[in-house]
Amino acid sequence: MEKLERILVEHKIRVTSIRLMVLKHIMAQNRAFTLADMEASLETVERSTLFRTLTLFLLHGILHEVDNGCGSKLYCLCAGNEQGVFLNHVHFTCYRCGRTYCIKDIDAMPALTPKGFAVEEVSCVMKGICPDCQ
Amino acid sequence: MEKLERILVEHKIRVTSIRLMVLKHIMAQNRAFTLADMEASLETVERSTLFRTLTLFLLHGILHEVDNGCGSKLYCLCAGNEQGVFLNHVHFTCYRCGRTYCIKDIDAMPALTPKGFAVEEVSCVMKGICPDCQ
DNA sequence: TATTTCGTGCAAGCGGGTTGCAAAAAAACT
DNA sequence: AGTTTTTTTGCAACCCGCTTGCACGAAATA
Repeated sequence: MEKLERILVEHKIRVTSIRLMVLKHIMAQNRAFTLADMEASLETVERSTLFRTLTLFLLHGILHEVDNGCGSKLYCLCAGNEQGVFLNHVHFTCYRCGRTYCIKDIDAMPALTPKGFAVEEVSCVMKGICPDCQ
Repeated sequence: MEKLERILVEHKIRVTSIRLMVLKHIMAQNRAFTLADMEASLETVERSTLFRTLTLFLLHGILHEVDNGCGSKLYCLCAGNEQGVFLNHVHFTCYRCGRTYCIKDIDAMPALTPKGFAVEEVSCVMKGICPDCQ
């Protein structure tokens, strides 16, 4: 069995040619992408199908969601198979190229947490200039 | 001159009755709100007028914007007149009541910053249960 | 093979934000 | 005051991104 197929099967997702195409494309780039990005890359596949595929991948922990406030949802590959480990990692969006990176080795939790608030989740997006654009 | 009027004038915004209503409403609650919230509270005022008013307030530093990933833009009163001071403060969204708070005394910058990335801005939204809902 | 379940494409809808335009209101200028 | 100019407001319409209903075809199961 191919590597891609194995990933789907391990996540209890049925294998279809479209799902393989989508997964292959996701794995070929290591950054966050939008539904529109995916649509542009896989022109032959219907938007709604891509949407449902990405939603499925989200649900099964292959992808996670990022919101950098730019109006479009971003999807990002979960590293390894260790689901949940990177729940609170930082993302970085570059002003110049617009790419969004997962900064996996940095925890999003600020040094202090607010008194009286029970924090369960942290979403932290930095913006600035990425190494490629400097 | 009334307090509210003074605030507008200080920010070089012309005083109108709608703007006073909006500002009064904003100041009456100390949490972030959406355009839809405002629309519901000030039923007599047109959505687009509210939108333009909020945009104006944003532009003149009376409000700042928060994105907590829930699909709607949030607006939040800037504390004091010290614009820019709270650029990187943390926000907190409660799972139960949905309210979003400005946590003004905590800096959003994580302990570490990613190597090679020039960070200019940080958006940090925590989610969990607020003191009122515990 | 017959039956059920699942995947896909199409079209349509929805929510939130935004804009063009014309009327009303306010300000500036005789 | 009366006239002209600028702003503000409401209405309608639009845009964009996301999401869903439905019908058909493919795949799994009996």
